[in-house]
Amino acid sequence: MTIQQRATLDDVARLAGVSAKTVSRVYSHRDQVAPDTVDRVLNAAKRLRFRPNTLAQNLRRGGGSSTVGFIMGEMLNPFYSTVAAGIERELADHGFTLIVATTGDSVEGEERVADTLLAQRVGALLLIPVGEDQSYLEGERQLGTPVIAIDRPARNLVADSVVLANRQGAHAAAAALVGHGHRRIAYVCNPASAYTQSERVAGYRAALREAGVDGSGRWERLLDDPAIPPDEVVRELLSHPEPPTAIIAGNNRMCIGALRAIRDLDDPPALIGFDDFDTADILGVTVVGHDPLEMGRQAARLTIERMQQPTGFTTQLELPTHLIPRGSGERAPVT
Amino acid sequence: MTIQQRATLDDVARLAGVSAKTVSRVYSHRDQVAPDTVDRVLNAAKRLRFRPNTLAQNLRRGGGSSTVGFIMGEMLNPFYSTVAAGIERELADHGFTLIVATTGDSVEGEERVADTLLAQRVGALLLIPVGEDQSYLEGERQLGTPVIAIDRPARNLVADSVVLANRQGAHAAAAALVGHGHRRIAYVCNPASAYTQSERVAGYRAALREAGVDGSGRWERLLDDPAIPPDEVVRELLSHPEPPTAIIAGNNRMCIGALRAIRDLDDPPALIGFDDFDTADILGVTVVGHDPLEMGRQAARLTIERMQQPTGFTTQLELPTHLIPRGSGERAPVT
DNA sequence: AGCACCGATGTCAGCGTTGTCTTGTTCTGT
DNA sequence: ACAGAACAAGACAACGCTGACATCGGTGCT
Repeated sequence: MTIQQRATLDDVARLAGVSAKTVSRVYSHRDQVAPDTVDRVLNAAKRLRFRPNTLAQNLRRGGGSSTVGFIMGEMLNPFYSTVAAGIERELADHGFTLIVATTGDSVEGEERVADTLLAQRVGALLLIPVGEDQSYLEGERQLGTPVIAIDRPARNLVADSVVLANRQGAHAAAAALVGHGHRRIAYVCNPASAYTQSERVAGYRAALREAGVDGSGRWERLLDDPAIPPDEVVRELLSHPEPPTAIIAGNNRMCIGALRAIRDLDDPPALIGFDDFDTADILGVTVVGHDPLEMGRQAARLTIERMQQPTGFTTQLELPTHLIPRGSGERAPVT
Repeated sequence: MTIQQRATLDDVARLAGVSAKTVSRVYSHRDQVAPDTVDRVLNAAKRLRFRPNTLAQNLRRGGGSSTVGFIMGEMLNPFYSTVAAGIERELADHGFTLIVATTGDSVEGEERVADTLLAQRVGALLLIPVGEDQSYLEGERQLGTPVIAIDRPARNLVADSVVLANRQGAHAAAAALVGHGHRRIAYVCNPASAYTQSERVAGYRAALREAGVDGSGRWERLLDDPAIPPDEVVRELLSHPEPPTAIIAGNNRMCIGALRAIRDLDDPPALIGFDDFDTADILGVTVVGHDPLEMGRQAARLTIERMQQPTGFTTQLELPTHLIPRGSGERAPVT
């Protein structure tokens, strides 16, 4: 026998000799059903290859309570894809499915895909904010859709957020470099507009100030032009008449760019990157590490909590960062 | 004014003084509507912050024709997340949304998440097969859901597939090593059960055979125990009384493991990895490269094609691989 | 015996859309 | 001036499911 049509509750009900509602009850476990009725229903369902229609369930229940949307800039950066992995795992553990959408790191993209996801009636929205303003989500939030910001807090919007201890991590990196005798310490990043970078820069500056080291900004390179290759920024920096003896790279891309720029140098500057990466141990790169998988999990956990019992309050979760010494950050200054 | 309720077609219709169907027409662009009616409707919709309910649309149209499901083993491997990125981009370009689900690389997981996605009535299913048998999807396929296998062909199931030129890539790697004078060439991978690995091993063996080099399998390590760390496999191999002078690593993980194992050796063996990775150029690692982003895009393109006009035929797409020499694979054998 | 109660099931309407069919109005050609 | 097309818009049912309410036979208690 071949099934030609997708089976519905009614089909199963007819075959089992009960009403559609009873079949519904068997699947939703909310109501008592006699054991042998359950058997009859399940047998009929198996025979017909019945699968409850989540679409219809969600429509009926008013809102796609079983799906969660995640808006990210792009999936190619391992940091983001690891966060996504954490979200997906946690959601799956709780029976939710994840819809992902990328914005191409553009502000219009963000609003556009948010619209698409909300049209799908996702039960909650996770996002890594790109723009300076997420107020366009305010209406939706008031309608009861939890919004959770990841990596950066949302702007002009009441929303929970899960971020890293950026300031503290950068502070630790700069302080360590000072401790190794460095006085000309650079901070490079591109793009630099995001919240994360301004926090990290703040931590870096604070550490220099506390140590009484030149914090004039001469060795800061805070760019905002995706067209400039990371290694070029570092090369320019090092061609300075009085080049820095140590470099802090604002993120994984910048760090790898810096590695490209300094690999053939006789006396490479010390280097500390932000974000750990796969081959950092092999390359001996000191980094400010953290746990992006856990970040995703925490965010998802918070999301589920908010979907299950909405509150007026919002939480700001900050996950720790810690310095992982691997050699490149422990080089003494060369004069 | 604050909206308390999500607006529906009817709400918009009432405010615009037309019928719900007319509002529907305005949004679906399938039917003629008078220009000034369109204006009235759009104004009303904007005032009410109306967003068409995709859930209801998909239910009504019979099947979630606007969503596509993607089943992958795990998102942490950059190869897979890059494929996912390619899929997402291509789908988004065509107005589809992507639901991702991971199986934790387990066979039961695969069937379980497939079920979840099909319950969501996805319009098509993309998957990286894990198990030896995807016949459980046959019924669904007959109901008209296109199924597209990525990286490995589906087993016991009529499905399109997009794979790499694995055999040819491994052949090229082995042949190159032979060309550099190597005679004891190892192939290591873990897990080894997958289609990709058997193809690669076949290519490797063929190249050895053609060159008249020892193909006894003495230097093959085809494991299937995720608990064994990749670097350990390589260490064991090198502790052999007559160790290989060159190693081909079956995938990115194995390659990085091999790097860990050989980095402190005075005379490291030549190394060629399968799959390119972020810092491979810095580490000077020769790899068999390919384009996972494009792989995702092609798969998504094929998916869309199949959703729009189903055919009885299936395509097997094979994407090229090419050797990228960066030094580690060009080392001469040390005796 | 009478009544409240409970457990197991059924009936019905409606979630927000859209396909099909119908109605009414305006335009075209002879 | 009038048939027939072309257009604009509405009425209604249905997609698959579940919440609210109704029904019915059986228990337990007074």
